[in-house]
This record gives sequence, structure tokens and C-alpha cells, in this order.
Amino acid sequence: MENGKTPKRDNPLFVGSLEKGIRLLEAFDAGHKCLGLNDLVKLTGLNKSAVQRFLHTWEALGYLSKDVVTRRFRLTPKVMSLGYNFLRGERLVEVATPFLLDARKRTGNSVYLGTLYDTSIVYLIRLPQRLLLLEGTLPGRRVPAFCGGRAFLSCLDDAEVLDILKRSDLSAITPYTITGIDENMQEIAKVREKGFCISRQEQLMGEIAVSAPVRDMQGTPRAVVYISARISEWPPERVESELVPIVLETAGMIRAQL
Amino acid sequence: MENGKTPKRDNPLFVGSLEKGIRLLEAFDAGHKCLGLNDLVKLTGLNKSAVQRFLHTWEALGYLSKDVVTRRFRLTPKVMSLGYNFLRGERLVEVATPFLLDARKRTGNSVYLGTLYDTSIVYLIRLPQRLLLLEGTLPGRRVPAFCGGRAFLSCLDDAEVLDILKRSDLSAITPYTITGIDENMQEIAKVREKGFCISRQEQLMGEIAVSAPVRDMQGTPRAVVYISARISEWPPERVESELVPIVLETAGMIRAQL
DNA sequence: CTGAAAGTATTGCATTGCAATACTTAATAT
DNA sequence: ATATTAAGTATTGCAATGCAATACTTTCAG
Repeated sequence: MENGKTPKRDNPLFVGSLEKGIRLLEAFDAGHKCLGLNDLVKLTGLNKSAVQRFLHTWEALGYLSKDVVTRRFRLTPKVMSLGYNFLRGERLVEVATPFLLDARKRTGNSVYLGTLYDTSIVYLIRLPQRLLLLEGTLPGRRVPAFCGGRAFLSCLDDAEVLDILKRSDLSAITPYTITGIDENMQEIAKVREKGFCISRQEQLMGEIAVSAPVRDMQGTPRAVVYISARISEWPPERVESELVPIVLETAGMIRAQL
Repeated sequence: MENGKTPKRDNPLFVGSLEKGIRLLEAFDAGHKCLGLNDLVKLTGLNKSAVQRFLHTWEALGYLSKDVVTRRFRLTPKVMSLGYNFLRGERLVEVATPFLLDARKRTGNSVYLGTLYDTSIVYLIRLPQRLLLLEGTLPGRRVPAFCGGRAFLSCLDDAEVLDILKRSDLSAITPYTITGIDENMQEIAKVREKGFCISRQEQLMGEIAVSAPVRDMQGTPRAVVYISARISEWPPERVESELVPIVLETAGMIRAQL
């Protein structure tokens, strides 16, 4: 869906201007919080005129603001609204929030909810308890599903999982990230058996994460519940005995109300 | 900026297609999570062809997904990315998060950070503790500054405040919302004197909120720190003695690092 | 089974967005 | 200081792209 052939783009209904415009906004990603006209020409591959016009338009619409002295642009708080509208309309979020809050209180650890989009897990709800890494507290963050969403992948059949793995950038994030396709398939098979996933330092050094999938009543996977803990305080046995039951229970409670 | 005359729109650099496209996405707000072609024609005022083309394009770009059976569209998790990019790039968020986490732990109450955009406060960070209302836990939510952002307004001069009040929809949200312009100016004057704001059930019945502005080193207001509590457990005296000092301290710590 | 409403496809037209270029301002080096 | 380059802004003629009307198909209610 993300990088494959796109027949939709050939359809005469496809509005190219919109694509160019959104490409410009998307260029303001991590590491590019503040961009000038020429930076954007390089980043987006659009020509100067196009960048000029789209910058002007986004500013007029209130999505970008321009620093009059540096002539550089940045995103405004208005871009948060779209995400809010999404969350506000998701029954999943509505149902999950109270159970996640409860899980955080009972375990004293950070609790998250994420869902699959293309080859990534997108975090929808983040209830941080301790700060290991700022990004770890921000909703909307996307992480590769192969190392951060095995609980979700375990609900798909092998063909689908393989497709996702093949389309993913399988780079290691930490020295502990499992990157091989075969090893990932094996890990996922284990998760299928057990019904939950424990991931040790694959995303972030010092962190151990337990997760379990949430399926709806038709059995379709909808989300993953995560509890994240410090590896120094939570050896595997303690995680298994104290966190796993709560993750499973939380996922079950959410499922029951979907 | 939001509703006033827009000279930028007359500029030949303004790209009308982009505006129409984003208007379509913005139509998916609270109460409109799932929309068909004709709903959007009515909501946006665009004609059928335009709606058709933009729906097609947003779907191709991955921002909307279509339910093949109902032929209705909804936002995808991808829309969260823009907000994430914004948060990720805001030094304010980076600096504030640890102090807000600390404040939540010390008080056992929900803690938020918001900033002014046009006539609204946009919540950037939400650290909910108890669930009073789902919207109260979601980042990106916008509330009118006149009743939810007096701490911020107190840092502006009277002319600016008056301008915001006049451009705001001053409808009451609860029976306790203070809606008059004069009364609001008086309330804001009080906040200026005291340096913090206590708001009782103006947004939500049963909730009392304490807030304090965060200014940067140049004195420019940047954000507001909120602590929200249940009015049943937190009578005004207790709020003053226990929560106010923590709100002020938190705002001060953030300021010191901006 | 019928009719209305919602959604999809097609087409010719001209508006709108395109890109080249000229102009202005800012930043850096000599 | 002054030259030199790079970054940002304004203008313009051209035609490609987006526009809206309309015809066609599907869906659902009565």
C-alpha cells in the first residue's frame, strides 16, 4: 500500500496538487522541524515554484507558520487536530482507555496501545510512567511492525506476515533487534502459541516490553496492548508472573467491549 | 487568523486544490467519523465531482480508507503522523514531559500541557490519571481559550485578549462557564495578579483545574501547565495549598530549560 | 418490483496551477 | 567595506490539470 505500484495514481480522478502539497507537510519529520524553501526543494524533489506555492498555501491555511526573521517554516499546533479527530472517532480508543489506565496503575509501568498501518505499528494511546526516551511517550509514533508489533503479526497468516516482512526495512534498531526473516517468522510462531509477546531491548536499550493482541468479536486483529518496563528491575521471570497476566487480562477486557 | 479576511488567499500563489482537499479531511471531525460521498458534499459545500476526486486522492495517499461494503470513508491511523512530527520537533514538549510526569506522580492527578493557537488552547501532552471524559485524555483536543486558557491569556496584553475574546464563540459549555467579555477580562486580571488560575467546572462538571503559564526566557508565553482534579475530593482550600505550588513549580522548571 | 438516492465513470472546456525567469534581500568571505 | 553567492519573492505566458456537467451503475427502501 505504501510503496507498491499505485494504480489509483493513474486514475484521472487523482489530484496531483494534493499529493504535492501533502508531501511538503510530510517533509517536516523527525530531524526536520524547521525548514526553508530550498531545504524543501531538496527534500521533496519538487521544483522551487511548487514549493513556494504550497508553502504559501499551507501558511494561509494555518498548518505552517513562518519565522519572519529566518524565513523558515515549521508545523503549527493545528496539525494535531487531524489526529485528535481520528482518535475521537475510534471506538477502540474509547473502549481501551479505562482499561489501560487501570493496567498502568496496577503495574506502575508505562502502558501503550498501538495498531497496524501498512508495515508499521502506530501508537494511538500512550500512558507513560517513566521517561526512557521522549519518543516513547508520544502518540502517533510509528515503529516497524517486525520488531515492535509481533503480537499483531501473530494474528495474521504466514503469507500476510511474509508480505509485511518483505516490504519492511529490516534494519536493526538496537544490537538486540531480530532482523532476519526466518528468525522473525519463528518468533511470531512462538507468540501465536503463547498468546503474548515479550521483546527484550529490541526497540530501546534497557527496556523490556510485553504485549498481547486485541481481536474484535469477528476475530479480526485490531490492536496491541503493551506494557513496557525497565529490564534492570524486571527480569523475565518477574515479567512473566506479574505483567503477562495483566496484559492478557487488559486485552481481553477491551475485546469484550468492542 | 482563522475567520478574518485572508489576503493570502487572493495571492496567485494560493493553491485552491489544496484548500479543498484539506477541507475534506477536516470534515471528519467529532460526530463525523464515517462519511459517504454525499455527506461530504453537504458538509463541505464542494460539488460532487470535487468530493469524488479528493476522496479518491486521499485514499490513494493512505489518509482515508473506504469500507467497500458501506462505501463510507474514515480517517486512517496515518493522520496521527503529522501530529507526531509536530510534537517530536517541539522543544517545549521535550523539556516539559519529565516535569509533567513528576507532577502527576506527586499529586496523583491528571496533568496536561497546552498552547494557544488562534482562539483555542490545543493540548499537546496529556497525562491522564482518572477518566472523567474520553476527550479529556486525548492530545490534539482544542478548547476555547476564554474558558480553558486564562492562564495563557493572562500573559497577553488587554488588546490582544480582547481581540481573542471577540473572535471566540463565547457559548457556555457547562452552567458554570463564564461567558461575558467583561467578566472574562476581570478573571484574567485576577490571574495576572496571582500568577495562576483556578477554574471550577467551566469545561466539565465535577472537575476543578489549576493552571499556570509557561513563558520562555524572553518572557513570551509559550504554554500552560494544567492539573485537573475531582471537585468532590479537592475543595478550593486543598487545591490552593497542595496543587497550586506544584503547578507553579512545574511551570518554573520548564521555563528554566526553554 | 419499482423508484429514488448514492456512488462511479467519462468527457470537453478553460481555469488554475505550472515552471522559467527576473528581481530582491540576506549571508558569507575576502 | 565590498564582492559574491545563495536564499527567498514576484511576475508572466502557456497548457496541462483540475473542473463540473452528465450519463451510467449500483444499492436500498417501500
